[in-house]
Amino acid sequence: MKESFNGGAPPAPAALAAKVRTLAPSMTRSMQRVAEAVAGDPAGCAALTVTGLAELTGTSEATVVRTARLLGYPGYRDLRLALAGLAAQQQSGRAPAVTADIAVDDPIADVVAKLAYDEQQTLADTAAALDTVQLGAAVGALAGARRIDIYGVGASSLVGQDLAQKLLRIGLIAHAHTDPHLAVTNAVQLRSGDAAVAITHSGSTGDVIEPLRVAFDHGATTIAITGRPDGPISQYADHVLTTSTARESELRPAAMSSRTSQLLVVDCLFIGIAQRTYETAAPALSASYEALAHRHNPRTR
Amino acid sequence: MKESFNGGAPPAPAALAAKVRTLAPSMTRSMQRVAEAVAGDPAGCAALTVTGLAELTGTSEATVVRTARLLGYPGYRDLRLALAGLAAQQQSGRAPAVTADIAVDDPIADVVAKLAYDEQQTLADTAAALDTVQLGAAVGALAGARRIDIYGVGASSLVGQDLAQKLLRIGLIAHAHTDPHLAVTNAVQLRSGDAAVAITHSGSTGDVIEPLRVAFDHGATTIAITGRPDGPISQYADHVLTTSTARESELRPAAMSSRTSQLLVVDCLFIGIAQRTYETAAPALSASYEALAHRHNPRTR
DNA sequence: TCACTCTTGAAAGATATTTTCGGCTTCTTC
DNA sequence: GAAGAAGCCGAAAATATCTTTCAAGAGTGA
Repeated sequence: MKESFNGGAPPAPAALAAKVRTLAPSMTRSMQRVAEAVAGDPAGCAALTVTGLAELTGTSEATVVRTARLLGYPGYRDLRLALAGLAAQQQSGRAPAVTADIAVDDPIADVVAKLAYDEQQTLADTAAALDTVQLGAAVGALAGARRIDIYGVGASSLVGQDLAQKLLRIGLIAHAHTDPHLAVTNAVQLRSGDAAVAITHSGSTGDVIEPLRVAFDHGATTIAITGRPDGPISQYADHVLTTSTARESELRPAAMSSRTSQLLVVDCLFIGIAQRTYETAAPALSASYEALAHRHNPRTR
Repeated sequence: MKESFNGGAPPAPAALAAKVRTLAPSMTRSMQRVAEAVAGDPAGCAALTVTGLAELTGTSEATVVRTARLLGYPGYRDLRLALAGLAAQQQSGRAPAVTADIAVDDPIADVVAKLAYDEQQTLADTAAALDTVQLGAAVGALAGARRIDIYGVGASSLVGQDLAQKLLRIGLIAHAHTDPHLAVTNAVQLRSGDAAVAITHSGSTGDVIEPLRVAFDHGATTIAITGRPDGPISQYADHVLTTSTARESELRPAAMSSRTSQLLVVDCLFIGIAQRTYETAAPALSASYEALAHRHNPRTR
């Protein structure tokens, strides 16, 4: 990926909090302070000048501008405008009731409500932050690929398998690898005209980077689905699709929301590909549906 | 609104168009041009500098500032911020246009928006429809189980694996079966004190019903996660957790939304169990996290 | 400990906004 | 119809704000 890591052309509409979470790990301490202040109180920060925000966060103007840049804006001025917009939206949208973390003693009904809310939030963030240009490019690459290899370990492995299942159903040749050694072994076979997809939340899972690197070196078109677009995996990816990161707590590991985010991206890929290959995809879809019908008991009543 | 018409201390929130109409008669010609531009295209004007807006309206910077003052802002800068807020509000106001089905010729951005919206809807539906009593009972059964077997085929198999991964991470003995024959073979081993979970959207997948029936007959506590609580699988289930079904279309098979729904249920189960077994779950969670740390590249920044 | 890189803020430099000020138009009055 | 007055308007100066540069300091690995 040649262009800078922070994502697509459009600055960022409303998913600022999500972007802050995504980018925070790659920020320096001072920049994190600024980002935190901005995410925590958009309305308040929108009222401040660079100097004001610098003083509030105990940093310098330069750092504030740097943070604005990292978040995808040309400068502080534009960040400030976005902040004003965000504040207005929050104002009209009103408070979301269940923002608290899940606690050990929460009644089960609260758990359901909080989880559902958080996952909805994750979906909204992901959709807002997803770079449609990169997505379109990835769709194009996969739709025309002779063969598609998918890499993922741990929780991401399931997402990879989900993608593989879907692609197989519309007649594409896709395979999800879970064994890192076999993945590398197979990646050697890839060449131009093939595609490889790596799924890793951290962006730095060696077992996933390695096969993608091999695929990349052999000329295959490579796609990374990761929550850390600035992570090491991106250097071997022709197209990077960013998943969003929700705040996590002790009881709810990051895997949970990253999975939701990854699945949305995978679904988008799938639909996009199905659109492009509609002529072959549609019959394949109904064929696989028919084939399954007899596995279900006829008497469902 | 108690204060006089042009607003006292507070600048003005969103009723800008109205204010322009009210104040227009008392404006000079040039100022009217500016006010008109601002009211007509808040988003566009928010992107302009004083100079830009002056040129656009064929006036001067001074006039623009004067207009801003008349509208109740300390200067153009503040008017611009208000404009950005207004634009954002208008933007978010026209969101729910995405209820339609996904069509073959939808641009990729629409696909993303529609998918995200639909999955959010599915989550809300599932959470609302989920029977917390049944859920609580299922949590109790799993938390105290000696051994947990999970059945699912096709797309549901991935959900089952997800659940198994999670339960294993908090120290429970769980296994997700995908091979129907092996599933039945293993189900014979189950007895009172064990638990079995079957996941099937249709509620009538023979390959999943059969092992659950065997587990049920052998005295294990059985749980069914299904979108058809009236389906045949329920007769062998001690507890039935209902997933919701979203409408599907040609391009979007049912598997997509049922998976989202199933995963939410699985997550709720997991959190519930983690709460009940907190003493052992918490250390196990952090232990598995530590174990993974070294698989990631150290230099991520 | 040293050499190195990365981070950071002070201050210079560039832009944007606000103010000033004088020309111009328009209206009023004789 | 002309002179005067009032107020509108924009060019340019003055100020505030934002951006960039650069060197010192903090942290890190050898």
